[in-house]
Amino acid sequence: MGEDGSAMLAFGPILKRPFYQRPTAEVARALLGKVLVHGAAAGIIVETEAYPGRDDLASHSARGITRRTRVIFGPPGHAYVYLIYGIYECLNLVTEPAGTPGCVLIRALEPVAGIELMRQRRPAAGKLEDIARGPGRLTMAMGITRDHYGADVTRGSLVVREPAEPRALEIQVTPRVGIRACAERPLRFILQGNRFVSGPRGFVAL
DNA sequence: GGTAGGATGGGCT
DNA sequence: GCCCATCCTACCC
Repeated sequence: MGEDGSAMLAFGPILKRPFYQRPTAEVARALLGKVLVHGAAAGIIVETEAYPGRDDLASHSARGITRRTRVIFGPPGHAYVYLIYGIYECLNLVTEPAGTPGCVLIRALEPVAGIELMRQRRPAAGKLEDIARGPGRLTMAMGITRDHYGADVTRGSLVVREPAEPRALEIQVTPRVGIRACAERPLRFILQGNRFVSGPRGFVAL
């Protein structure tokens, strides 16, 4: 972290729009190891899920454009944040060219900066691993809300960056967590053996 | 270590 | 009116 407390100095460049303008599963895999940054808080993405939008009944966009889902049909590199179970919010990043639906759910982070701030936002968390392990937990820890609906994540306070130093990534693929439709599709991506991943870690479909 | 049940509100039929 | 891409607490091994 920089002397001014800014986490950004320690990380690489911001991911640009073409990164997101690709097939959704490909983006979900590529996001592993990147760094989600919001203000002084930052975490390495260790778990994602692809929601391709077409031919996937589990995707919110499967039933067309509504007030909630319109951003998923828009240009890539924007945030889709929605309320779940009336209490929690989940962060997705929009993929594919404008007009084609698709987004990636960010499911878990390994905190790397602003950890004290994250702890304040997550009083229920005990161990470091619990701060941002889970889609609802990570939005709380990072201070991400529905106010970020539609936010451009290629510029501004909420962005995704290259890591400070690239490392070799062992990636596992599994079914997505907690859905009924299309339950078998291997669209969840995790960093193998990472302690900050939520849910099942043993399933290997690669 | 594990799981059952409640919280809580927007979206859509 | 029903369904959630969830989390926390209490309680039980």
